[in-house]
Amino acid sequence: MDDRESERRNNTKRSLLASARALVEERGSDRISIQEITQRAEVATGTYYNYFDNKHQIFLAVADSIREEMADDLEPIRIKIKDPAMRVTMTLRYYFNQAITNQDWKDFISRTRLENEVILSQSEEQALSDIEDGIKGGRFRVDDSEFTRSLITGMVRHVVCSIRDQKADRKAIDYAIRSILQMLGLPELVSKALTQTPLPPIAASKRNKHEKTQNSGLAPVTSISEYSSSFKT
Amino acid sequence: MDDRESERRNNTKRSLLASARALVEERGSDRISIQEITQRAEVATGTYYNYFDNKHQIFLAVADSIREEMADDLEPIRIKIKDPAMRVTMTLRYYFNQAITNQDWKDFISRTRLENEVILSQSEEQALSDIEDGIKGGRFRVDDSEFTRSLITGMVRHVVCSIRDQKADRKAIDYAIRSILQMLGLPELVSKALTQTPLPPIAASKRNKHEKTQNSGLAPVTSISEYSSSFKT
Amino acid sequence: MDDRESERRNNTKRSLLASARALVEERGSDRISIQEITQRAEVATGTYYNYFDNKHQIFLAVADSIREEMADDLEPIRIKIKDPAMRVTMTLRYYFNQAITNQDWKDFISRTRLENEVILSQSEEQALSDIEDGIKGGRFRVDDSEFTRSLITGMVRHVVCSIRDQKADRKAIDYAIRSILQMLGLPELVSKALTQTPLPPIAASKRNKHEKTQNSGLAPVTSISEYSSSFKT
Amino acid sequence: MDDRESERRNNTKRSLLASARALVEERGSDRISIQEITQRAEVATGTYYNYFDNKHQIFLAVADSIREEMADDLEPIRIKIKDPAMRVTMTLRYYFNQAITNQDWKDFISRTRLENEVILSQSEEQALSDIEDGIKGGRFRVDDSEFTRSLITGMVRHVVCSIRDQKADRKAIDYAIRSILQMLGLPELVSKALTQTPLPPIAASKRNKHEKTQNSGLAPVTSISEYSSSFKT
DNA sequence: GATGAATGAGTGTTCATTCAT
DNA sequence: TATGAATGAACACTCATTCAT
Repeated sequence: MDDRESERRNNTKRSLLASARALVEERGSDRISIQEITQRAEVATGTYYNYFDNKHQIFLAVADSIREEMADDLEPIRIKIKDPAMRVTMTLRYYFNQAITNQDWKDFISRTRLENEVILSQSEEQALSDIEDGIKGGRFRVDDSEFTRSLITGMVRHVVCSIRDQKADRKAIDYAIRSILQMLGLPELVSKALTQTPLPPIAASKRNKHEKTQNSGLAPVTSISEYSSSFKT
Repeated sequence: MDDRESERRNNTKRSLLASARALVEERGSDRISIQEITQRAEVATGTYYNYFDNKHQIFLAVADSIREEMADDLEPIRIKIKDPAMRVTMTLRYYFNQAITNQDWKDFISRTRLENEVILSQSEEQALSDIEDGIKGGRFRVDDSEFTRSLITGMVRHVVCSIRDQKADRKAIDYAIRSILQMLGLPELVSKALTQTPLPPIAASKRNKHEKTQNSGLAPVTSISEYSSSFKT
Repeated sequence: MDDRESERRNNTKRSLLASARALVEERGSDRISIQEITQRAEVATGTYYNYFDNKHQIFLAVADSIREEMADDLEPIRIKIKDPAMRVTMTLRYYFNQAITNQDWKDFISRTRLENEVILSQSEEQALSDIEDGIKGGRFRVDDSEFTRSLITGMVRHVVCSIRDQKADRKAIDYAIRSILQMLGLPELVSKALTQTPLPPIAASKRNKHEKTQNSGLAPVTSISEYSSSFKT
Repeated sequence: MDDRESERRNNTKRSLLASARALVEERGSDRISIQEITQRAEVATGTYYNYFDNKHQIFLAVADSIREEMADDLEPIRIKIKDPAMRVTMTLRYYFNQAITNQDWKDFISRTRLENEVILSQSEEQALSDIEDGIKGGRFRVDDSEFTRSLITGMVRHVVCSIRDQKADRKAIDYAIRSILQMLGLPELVSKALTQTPLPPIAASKRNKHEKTQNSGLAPVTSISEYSSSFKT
């Protein structure tokens, strides 16, 4: 009974999200009205407000759902990596590269003007548990794991914006990852070594039309010797 | 009398343009209403439609006026250059660099969502006359100068978009200029040499608040040996 | 089993009534949605319509429930009075004074805009049985007791509205009661005497926050000699 | 030209006000939509917002227009009174009595729920100039006439509310007027005398349907000896 | 050309009510 | 009876555009 209901709920919400996402793809998020979203989702106008508080929310929710798709794509890789430090490295690299190369994502946040409101990264819960795994395993040394997690978020945002605004180039990614690893308590040399480990390609699921995301974005972008000049400002 | 009239016309139009430009700077172009534009310009609502057919037009016109300001800034340099090939080189380089570094411009087309509708380049008339000067002077060999001009426009648009989307880096500018020169019939070596010629700085007039536009964007960005790798896609 | 069921029904209905009443107290009855009422009552939206036909009904029902509380407060007094005429007198006086002085009641009907739709008086059944008691006991002489009852209702409404609109003052209460008694067949002098009998205070139960309702509103308001001028219009 | 325009403006605004006023009379101000107001006024929806900022404003404006009608009714009387003290007395008495007896006014502020937002009194400008007249003529002694004016406003509001809530009776009017006069520097005996002066009736113009407002509300309500007991709280 | 009042379609949002489960 | 998702008409408010003067 409850299951039926909640399945219905999920279906409706998914319809709305899909509708909004498709419309954003076709036009910008301005010029999209809620009536259009609901029409395309084949529900009544009022139904929208059973799921979202206002017009803004659905775009944030779509961004979240794209993030979740990426998380699903990444999951098989993450599972295979037992070393927390390596897992953190690969996860960071994956999201960094998605943020910079995934055309669907870039189009979406540009068309919705969400550039400064939303960053692409793993969920806060997952990030925290990654850090705590590392602490438990003795690889990380960190006083306040939640605060460290939020610091990392800030760094990610900063680096993504810098690259987007062409104030830094893609070398900044590996540099940032290395910095984060050191912040987590890894020795410098280990950090460096980790950021150079290449990784097997990640297959994006079929949902994405744009084939971009070359070699899964997990191979190191650049050699270590180039790090020094990666930031222009 | 007629002059008075047409001057008044110009004043009103200039007011409207300035008003629109300022408002775009303060907010995005969405959320700007025509009533606000006219109010700030201290004319009546209806007056707007004596100068522009609809809301869209004024933003295009503002873009044009920014372009004209740049043309004015560039003009003293262009006048001093007698060689048509050199003039073309410098003009292209100037606009390319403005498109990529001038913050006012970038903000404006981003806020107005005109990124794909408008490109920054010299006026079509001037471009055409530059080409024809070159032909007359025997430096260019071109069959259909108008069509060539439009080809160049397409290349410029393509390069600017590529760099903006980070599909190419700034080296692409010199590479594109060299290609255009060769297309105009210059020998390869000459083309290469021209693109390496540095140029005196261009003072942007006081209108721009953002001081960016380092050394007027006319110095060659990179050495020729790097050209081969400038395009990533 | 059936009892269980009907008790549950009662609980749900009571929750809804309490919720509506509290919300009216906090805001006006406009701006209160059924979803808010049900939310606060911790039942589902649809449940509302198992108990009330539409939005209006619940406010009428709340008014009724307040009336019932008053009836409960009055009951111990009524029970002690054996003489039907005296019981009628006291009952009328009680409701009149509640209508005019009970702040909870006044606030409620004002906030719900029920001023002209609802009057505060005893239940029709009780009123009728009071009249018939009087007839059986030989104190009242009335042809059609039901019609008389409805006449009294009309008078009560009229007097309460008159006082509320300041077209009459509170002396009108005793005057009206006297008139009703005479209408029921009591001699003039007896009617006068009855309206002058004071009565013990009535304790309002704890539900009411406003302590107003001075001396239970049953003491005669004014001396008989003042009656003549009590109506201004 | 300008005259034509501004006459058109006035006509439209008057239509809207009349429409709103009529609708309030027919129903409460809730349940009146702007579409209804504009429909009845035979203008387009958007036109409303050329005259009022939001839905609330028009009801305030209607209240103002009723006030102005009263001012017009009173004006012929005011003009005949040369003594500033007497003019203040009569003006205060007029508005007090209108606030309490004018059925149109009372209905309007009750239906629009403006009871606590709006008070019926002369315009602030007129009040101020009345005070200053009195000062120039040597009848009033007041340090800060604007502040005094605002004090009087506060007193008027207080008295009107007190009477409306039946916390004071109509004797409070004369008592308040007398207090105000003393506050303006008149000797006690003069103040008393002024409040006892009766006045000729004021004809309300035909606009009002309700004939209430007996004898213009300017006759003193009560004898001075009753003042002491006029306030109940 | 300049004016600004008028227009009316369109927007985001609310909410009483229905109904399948 | 209880549920809560779905509904869609209604609302206040915006604004690009028109047009008589």
